[in-house]
Amino acid sequence: MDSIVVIDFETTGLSPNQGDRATEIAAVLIRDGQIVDRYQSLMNAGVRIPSYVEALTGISNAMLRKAPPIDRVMGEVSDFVADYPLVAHNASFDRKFWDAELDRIRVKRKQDFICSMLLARRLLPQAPNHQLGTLIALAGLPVTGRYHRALADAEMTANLTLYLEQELMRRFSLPGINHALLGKIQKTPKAQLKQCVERFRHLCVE
DNA sequence: TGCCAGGCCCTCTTTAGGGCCTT
Repeated sequence: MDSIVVIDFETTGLSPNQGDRATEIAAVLIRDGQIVDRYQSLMNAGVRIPSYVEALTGISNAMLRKAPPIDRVMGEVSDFVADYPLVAHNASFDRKFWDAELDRIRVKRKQDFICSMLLARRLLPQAPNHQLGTLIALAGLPVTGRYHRALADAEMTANLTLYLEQELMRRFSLPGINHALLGKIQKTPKAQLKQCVERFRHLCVE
């Protein structure tokens, strides 16, 4: 099983195109089916967090005033992530901010994103919804901290991803999981999941 | 002036609309 990094951003809003900025990031390195390293930091981009987002995340403007500058944090987390494949829950959101913040420090993304929400929609269609908290409860996984804080969400997304990998291995009798297989599955219509796994079974090794 | 995300996915679809999910 190869290494992957799960990331989670907290931000001032939903869209970097509308001026929203990152306020916190966490990155969790998974190797051989276990979390082996973590990075987490608040970051100060010199912008205000709207009060409703402060209430949502528990990250206040006072906390950001004491946080390190965003350029330094993004440089550090970019080094931590290196060229490992990235995972996030609803990855289209984190990818937008990852690309926008790296662009500001003139760093280019080196890898693709895998989305745990798209995988869960395919592998856990019976879930009442596919919010992170619902899936953690459904899978019986531990709540590792406050939801909407970066490290807790990244750790829970990491545990969910490992759970989904186990589910995939069990359901299709796979000897192991390769991130390239996850990348194929997240884009495959539910009805064609079996054919997709069989087509790319050769990617999986013990 | 008023508005302001966007990618994915389902369906009463594909010349579209609307819900989900992330902060």
